[in-house]
Amino acid sequence: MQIMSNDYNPHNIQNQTAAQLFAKPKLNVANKKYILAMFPYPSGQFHMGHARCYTLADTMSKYYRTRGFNVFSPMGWDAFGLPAENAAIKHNKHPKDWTDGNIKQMREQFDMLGLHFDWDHELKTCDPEYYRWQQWLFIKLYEKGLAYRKNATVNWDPVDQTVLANEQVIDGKGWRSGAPVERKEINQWFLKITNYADALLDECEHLTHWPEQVVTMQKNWIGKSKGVDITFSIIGLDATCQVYTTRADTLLGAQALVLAPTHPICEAVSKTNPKIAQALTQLSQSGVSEAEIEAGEKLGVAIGLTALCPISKREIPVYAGNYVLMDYGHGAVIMVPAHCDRDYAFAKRYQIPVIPVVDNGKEHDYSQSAMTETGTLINSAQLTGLSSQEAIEEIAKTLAASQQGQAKDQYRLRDWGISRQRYWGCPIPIIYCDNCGIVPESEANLPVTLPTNITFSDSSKMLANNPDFVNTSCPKCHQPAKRETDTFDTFFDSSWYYARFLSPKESNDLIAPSVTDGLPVDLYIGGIEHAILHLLYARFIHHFMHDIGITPAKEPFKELLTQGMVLKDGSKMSKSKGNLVTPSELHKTYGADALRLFILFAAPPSQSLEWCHSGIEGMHRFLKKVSLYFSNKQPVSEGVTPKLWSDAQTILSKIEHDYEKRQLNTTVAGCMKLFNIIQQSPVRNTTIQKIEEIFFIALFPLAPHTSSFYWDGEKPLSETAWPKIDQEALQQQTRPIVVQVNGKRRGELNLNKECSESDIIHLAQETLSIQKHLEGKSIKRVIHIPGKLINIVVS
RNA sequence: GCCCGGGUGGCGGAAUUGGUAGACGCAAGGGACUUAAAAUCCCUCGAAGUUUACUUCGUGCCGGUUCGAGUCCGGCCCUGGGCACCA
Repeated sequence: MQIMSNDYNPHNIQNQTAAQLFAKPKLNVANKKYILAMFPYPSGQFHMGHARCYTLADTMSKYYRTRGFNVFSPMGWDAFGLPAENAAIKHNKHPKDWTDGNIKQMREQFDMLGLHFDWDHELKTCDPEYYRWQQWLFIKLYEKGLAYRKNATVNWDPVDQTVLANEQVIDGKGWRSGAPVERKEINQWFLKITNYADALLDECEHLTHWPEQVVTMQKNWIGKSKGVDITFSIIGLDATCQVYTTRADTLLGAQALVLAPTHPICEAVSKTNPKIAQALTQLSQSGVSEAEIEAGEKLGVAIGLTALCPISKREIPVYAGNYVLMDYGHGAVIMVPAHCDRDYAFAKRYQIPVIPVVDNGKEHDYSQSAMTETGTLINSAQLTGLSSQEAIEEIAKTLAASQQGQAKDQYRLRDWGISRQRYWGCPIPIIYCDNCGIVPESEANLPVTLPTNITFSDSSKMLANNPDFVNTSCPKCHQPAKRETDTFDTFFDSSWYYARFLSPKESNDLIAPSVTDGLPVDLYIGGIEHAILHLLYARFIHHFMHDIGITPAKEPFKELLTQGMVLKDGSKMSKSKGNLVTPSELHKTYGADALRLFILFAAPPSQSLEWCHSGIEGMHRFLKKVSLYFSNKQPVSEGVTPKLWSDAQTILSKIEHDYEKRQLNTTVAGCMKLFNIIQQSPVRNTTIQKIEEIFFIALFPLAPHTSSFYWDGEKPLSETAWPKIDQEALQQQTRPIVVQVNGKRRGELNLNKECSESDIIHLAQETLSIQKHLEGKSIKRVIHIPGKLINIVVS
């Protein structure tokens, strides 16, 4: 069948150009550009969020290829995780089979959508050859004293007898059983990220190519604060209780001590007092997420003890509160109703007096709210009259002298709990031996592989119930011993994958020494939802890898591009909300290039993109016009059009600027403008021909198939150099001078650049539209922005 | 509750960062071509005023700084993301 010249067939175009669009990865060479998009969880569903992220990455890769960089742009799979276990239970399918099937499906969609990643370096985190190095890393962390065990609070479903993820707790109830969730403490593995708190904070200053908002979020999350540790003695109990506060200046306004219900003092009381024991159990009914605790009602119970303030020597009651968790800080806080909103609400509920001890110099109605600002101390005995700052220092000094406290830097950041009571994850390479205690698996025995012969009876204990896995021998004394049966948090999997991508098949090292120069990642692209946790964990592990000498740079990601959400009906597209739009349907109708253009054009990359179906039509129409023009193009005639050439140069410089700023929505607009010049020109002369070349190169990263198909240059577009801007033509571009009177636009003047200020005013006075606003008034002031604007201020 | 964003025509957004508000596109309306439709092309398109001109108003709301504010400052409202076991 003959293809009509006005037919635009995107699939035909894609099929004919796809082969040439995969570029070979180039590693460890000068002028490298490591461009990485956050690897996907293989859910099997390639959704718009994926399409957006990977289109951005593929587009930037192609742009940098035309700029002469050696681009490395690998792709792989974040393949462990909860959904595979849920699917296993629901569909009776093994997580491995489910995951592998999904990877295959999603890989096909990558190709279908014309996303040309470097698949030679593909990896998946559930592959033992991948996770053996994670186990190796963990052992290194353990050897350096950065991995340890302690109790931590989890969501416990008392009916299903299982630990729940925060997202599995809905309105305080287990998602399957519907039973009220309880807090439970279990022993777990932690990584001492807090040892790196200062390093991670200090390096924030060097993240100059990260969005400021993300750096701010990271700093706030680490949350370094100066405060004071204070020791209270508990009256009638041979015990003390430590609290930490950043507002020691309010200490004399403290009306109570509030402890976590699982605090040792509470537990001691509950042993002899069943009534309080029951009240404490009540206080532990709710999930552990901060959002739930902070937004929920603050409840407490007096546990019948009093504590002695080491400064005022005053006795205050001791409460247990549902908003204090044992694993944060000391598990105890002072309650100062007058100067803390949360304490104020608590005090109102339990009729605790509100006594102001700080005055900020303004009237404040303490019957309505707390006053949280600093100021001068009042009602504070010997401290009265000091400023908040002086009081904090004085209190720290006094406490230190009597060994009842001290000034201390504190971090909001907590150590990273990495134990998960789940099957589908990387086994923790630890062995418990009756003789030797906790022993890491020997490196020679790595990887500790996840057994595949399991049954899905009870998801929290799948590994524990697998004797072949559990029973082993101690690497030290060779006596029978038992394996750790928890698996790692999947955030660990994604904290170092960017390093492994350099040499995923290397068997002697985590990174082959010959390619370590591939790090850091030059441009990292991913969703804003990862702004804190994933990026902080990855930075931490990278700092550690740097410290043990396996990565050259300190920081893993030089530049970060955080892509906004893809929203539909105002909220995040996700499977659980049932508002998915699949790219494959759109591809079927419009092809890969139209979909790419729409995704890029609809919003700037960093802003959220509200999905709307119309609009992709326009991209399709644009490509159709391009196709029609180039498949019926006229022969080139002699002659030049200087005005069009300088217009094109202005657009080109804007496109270049926008690519560098990652403002890809306006690069699309720029290409459309270039094409409008081409199409609207009455003749196809040599100027137009040159603009066509610029158009193809500029469009290539955005719509690679269509541009490649109609390109007839010597080399493929990916190897064709970016056009050099004709500075002279750019300079010739002139804009009229805007004339304002009293800040309002009253006209514009076309004049050459040499015009002086007085010449311009003269001309303005002669121009009718401007004249009438100047008549009968005297000029008080003139603001002149050369080449742009003149503002004449009149009385 | 705490931390970080966003709010501009009917819609998505632009404005080279304090200097012409609405680029580019979608939708809509009108016209051309066609037996007709689709496709394509051309024109109009923030609001108001007796309307190619001109004037006034207009970037969530209220106030401020400035010759000049979408952009900076203060205070609100609405909305999105994160809050440590979703990834």
